[in-house]
Amino acid sequence: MPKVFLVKRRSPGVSVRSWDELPDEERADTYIPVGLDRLLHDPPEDCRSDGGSSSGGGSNSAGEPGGAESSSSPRALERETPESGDGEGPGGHLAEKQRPVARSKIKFTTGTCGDAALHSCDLCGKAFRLQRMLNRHLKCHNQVKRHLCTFCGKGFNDTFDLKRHVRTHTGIRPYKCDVCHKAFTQRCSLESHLKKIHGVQQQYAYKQRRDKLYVCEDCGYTGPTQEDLYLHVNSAHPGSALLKKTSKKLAALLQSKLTSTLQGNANLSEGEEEK
DNA sequence: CTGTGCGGCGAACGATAC
DNA sequence: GTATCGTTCGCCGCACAG
Repeated sequence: MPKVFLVKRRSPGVSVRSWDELPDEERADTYIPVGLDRLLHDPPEDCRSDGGSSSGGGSNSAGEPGGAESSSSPRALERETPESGDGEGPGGHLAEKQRPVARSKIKFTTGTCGDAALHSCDLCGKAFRLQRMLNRHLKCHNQVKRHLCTFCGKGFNDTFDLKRHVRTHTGIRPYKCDVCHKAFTQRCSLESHLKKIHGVQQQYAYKQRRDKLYVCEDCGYTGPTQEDLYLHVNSAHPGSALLKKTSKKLAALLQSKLTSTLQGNANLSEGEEEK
């Protein structure tokens, strides 16, 4: 399709993403917008995530007229809570106003609500096999989002959701199309692109895990292994939070590997010099 | 055992082409 | 107006760390 890779130009908040002008091939790897620095220290008042739209994350869609779906779903219930706006929801205070109609993210799940489900949610009736699943689900009903985006203030219940969201600000697009080099922030976007544009159907079973891609959220570097990423961060971003988060066990393992590798290289170069 | 990180799925929505 | 594609995000299952 001639629709040469759309470059989103949408909400005002997003327009600050100066990298929009770049072709995807160029922004594929790492793309730290020029204004990022400024954003970090002085986020524009009206800045909001694009989807930002969606208001404070899960809580959106409050009064959505919602289709038939929402009314019949347990989710509908959970969505009825008045959204953000009240300032509680971090996302709320920023996001709301711009998009009049909140999006509804109603999701129907099949698996857990079966005979094996022992723990049910008092608010929406949804059932889970494990207590911790229910515990986490309960956060969806919570108006207060624990994880806030430092760029736009939008809140998320899940750290990974926030991390994923932040990529929309940093421009990091780890998933690249081998055919046309267009890059995407999420794997499913890439897979969708491959299927629709290039007719490449991924050979994966439903819900089958793909190879994990290790992404440096500081610069967009991607590596095939955790060790690879650790080595990268260790050398390129010594102060990165990732290093602190890496488990001590793993860090020690990787560190010893690193030193032995360096040692090996040193010995190698020494040997070469002696020649 | 619980909390959390991550991947995956699916839906809403925006932008563009026709 | 409709179709298509890309973007974003809510939320669940799995796996691992503590």
